[in-house]
Amino acid sequence: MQESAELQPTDQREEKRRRILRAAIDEFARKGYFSARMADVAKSAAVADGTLYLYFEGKEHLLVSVFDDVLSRAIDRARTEIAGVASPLERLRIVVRLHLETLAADRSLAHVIQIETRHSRRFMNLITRGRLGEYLELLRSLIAEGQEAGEIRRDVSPGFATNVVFGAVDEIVNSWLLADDPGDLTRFHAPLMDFLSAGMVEHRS
Amino acid sequence: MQESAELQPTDQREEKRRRILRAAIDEFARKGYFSARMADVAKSAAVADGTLYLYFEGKEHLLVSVFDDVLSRAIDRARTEIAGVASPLERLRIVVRLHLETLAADRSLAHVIQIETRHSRRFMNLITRGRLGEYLELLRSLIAEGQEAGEIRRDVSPGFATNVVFGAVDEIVNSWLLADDPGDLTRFHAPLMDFLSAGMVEHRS
Amino acid sequence: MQESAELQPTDQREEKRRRILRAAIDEFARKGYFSARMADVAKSAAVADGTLYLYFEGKEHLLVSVFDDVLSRAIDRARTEIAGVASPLERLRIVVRLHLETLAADRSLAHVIQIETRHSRRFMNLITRGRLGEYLELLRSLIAEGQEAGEIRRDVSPGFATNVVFGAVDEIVNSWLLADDPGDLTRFHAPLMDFLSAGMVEHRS
Amino acid sequence: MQESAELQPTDQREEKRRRILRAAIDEFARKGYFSARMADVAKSAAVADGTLYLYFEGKEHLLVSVFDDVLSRAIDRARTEIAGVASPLERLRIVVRLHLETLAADRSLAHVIQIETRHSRRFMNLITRGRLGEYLELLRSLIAEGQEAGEIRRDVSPGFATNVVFGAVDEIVNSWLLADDPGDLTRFHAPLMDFLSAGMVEHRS
DNA sequence: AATGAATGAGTATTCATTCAT
DNA sequence: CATGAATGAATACTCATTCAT
Repeated sequence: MQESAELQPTDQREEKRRRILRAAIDEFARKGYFSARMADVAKSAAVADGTLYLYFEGKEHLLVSVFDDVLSRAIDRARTEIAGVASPLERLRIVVRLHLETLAADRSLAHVIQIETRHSRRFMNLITRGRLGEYLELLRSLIAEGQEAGEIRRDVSPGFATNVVFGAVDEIVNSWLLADDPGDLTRFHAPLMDFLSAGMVEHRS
Repeated sequence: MQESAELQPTDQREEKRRRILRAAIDEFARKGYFSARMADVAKSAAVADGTLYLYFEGKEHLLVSVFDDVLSRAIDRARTEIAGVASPLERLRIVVRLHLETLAADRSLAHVIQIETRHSRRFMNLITRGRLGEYLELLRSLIAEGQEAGEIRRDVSPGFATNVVFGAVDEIVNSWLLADDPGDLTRFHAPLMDFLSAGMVEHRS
Repeated sequence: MQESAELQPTDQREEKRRRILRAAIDEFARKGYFSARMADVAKSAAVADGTLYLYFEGKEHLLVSVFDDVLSRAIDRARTEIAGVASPLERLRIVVRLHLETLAADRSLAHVIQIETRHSRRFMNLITRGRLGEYLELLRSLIAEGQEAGEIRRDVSPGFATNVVFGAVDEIVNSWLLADDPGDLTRFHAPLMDFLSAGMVEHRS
Repeated sequence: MQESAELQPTDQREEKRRRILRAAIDEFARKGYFSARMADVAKSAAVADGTLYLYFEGKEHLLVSVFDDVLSRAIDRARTEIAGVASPLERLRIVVRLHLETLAADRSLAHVIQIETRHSRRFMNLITRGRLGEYLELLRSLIAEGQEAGEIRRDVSPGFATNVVFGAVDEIVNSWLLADDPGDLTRFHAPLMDFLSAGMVEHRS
């Protein structure tokens, strides 16, 4: 039952990588991406300044990595959790729940994801063409399936609907993030899905 | 009927202020807020570097001013246009239309408003507590009125509904802004309002 | 006899430029090009760090400028002094004398010219294709003229002879520069020209 | 007649030392001393970074070693080749020929010797007081012997004459090194020795 | 002896802002 | 009011060297 002699160093490397990522989240959240210094991140991760560059190409890559890392895990988890669920609408509900839960559980991370990550068109293009694009595509495919299954109205394009859904979720998170007394983010899940599903207009009968 | 000797210089002053603001929008859109240099803005506005500081307190204030200036006008215009309209839902529809039209007409401005203006929590707090707060409050009041008038379902808080509406609009604009072939932003107005109003779920007739 | 209102600022600018150049020579000579910090140069020139960049493009440009500046003056002076001299060999003698006198008068400058300026092939190419090339071309033309005038043997190419002459002068300067007790550099002028002219072999009377 | 068990490892050690030296020459020539990284040298020598420090004290020592190594061999070879030659002038001619041949055969080495090795006064002092001093002393002694033998004019100091000779050779090499189409360096040997010996002035038959 | 991951000192350059003219 | 030359603080990144394995 011995550990592979090769695995140990890899584990250590991975552990250090995660420590640096965590430090980056904390520092970027605390001081903002631009104000946070690489030296701060290094200190917070308890490594030397130069070590950061053995794991990440530079400051910007560190921010991209935070983003991609989180989204990769989120997407994986989402795919796992919706695996056995038949209804596309239900699947969408699950994905949004995971979205909210992930950010609810880590306010610093939420800050970095919601704000620091959107500081320039170039950077937004970068992430949109990366993992974020993948996530949006997941949403889009669920909506398209919902239309095929007759659960979702067919008279809007899936891309458009995705924007509305993502925009609504995103703003809920933003609002929670900026609130003085935010409370639990996940409490918005049900009303949000209900609102999006049923629409905001008063239905007769 | 001579012009007041005082008004003339004031007009000139206002004209120069607007020139600087326009230059800031163009430069911030072209290079991004952080990459754009004050010297760039000055050159684009055809004034000396130091002159910028006679009109604005600094670079950040320039960005705030761009934002507040646009929102002030938008809010004024919105209030004017909804003045004679009775239905709160219809009023909301008008405000959203103005929102889209304003940004559709000026892509550089849209870029600055959607992206450059959101680069840090501190800055987002700044604008949220300023003109943006006022705009959101306008949306909220329309929704509350709609609830009182029985046009909008009462089982969601107006603040929450505001977030959903604003988030959806915001994301539609973002998506348009980042698209390779964006087309006309205002074409999303009708589907968007319809989607938000009726909900995305397929209704049995 | 009033000063042109335009000249004054230009004079001030030129004066500051020269102060920075002088500071660069002193600092590069004292600490070497690589060890000298731009902050050292700025301090020595009594200007702010950033001011250096209003006058020179960067550290390397500062070094190039020291070199080009000196050689420009040397070439100008050489051309003036040989203007009324008919014999090409005598002209060559004058140019070499100026060469030695210029460096003899400023040991720090000599250090920068002889050593700091030769630190890499890239840099040597840079200066060889600049003012140094111009200087070498001057030497070459004098030698070619000497050949035409029958003063200098015709069986060597002017370029080759230039290399020998320049190499000899250069090494004399180098040797003087590295000597513990250097004495006056110009004392080598007569023997050097004599040696090059007559050759080192014992001539049978 | 077995190899000493001690000699074998020593041979291997020497072989690795030479491999590192070769790698240093190549890398310093390719990128320049300052731009070349120790990691580059290590990679080129196919050893680990740390191994360099088991053979050389540091980067600077590596450069010194390249220089000293070459000069040691050159001096040894020169002494051997002039051993049976009587005429000091002829001996000098042989030494200069070896000088040119050595550098002609290895352009990268020539680059390092001629350029990288002269980047600072400190470094020039270092090598001048080392093997280069020994080489110059060899030249000087040959010239002094030439004077005693009546082959070389007595009215210049041997040190001075050494500078002129070395300077001329050095510049010929430099010129060859920087030339776009250099050709064979050794073709300059005869004209050079002739020029130095007979002088450049046209002699009346 | 050999390795190579980790270290951390060191600095050129930018640019928002000021203020003498 | 306007100018624009001057200021100087602030920081990501490199790479020679070390040392635990």
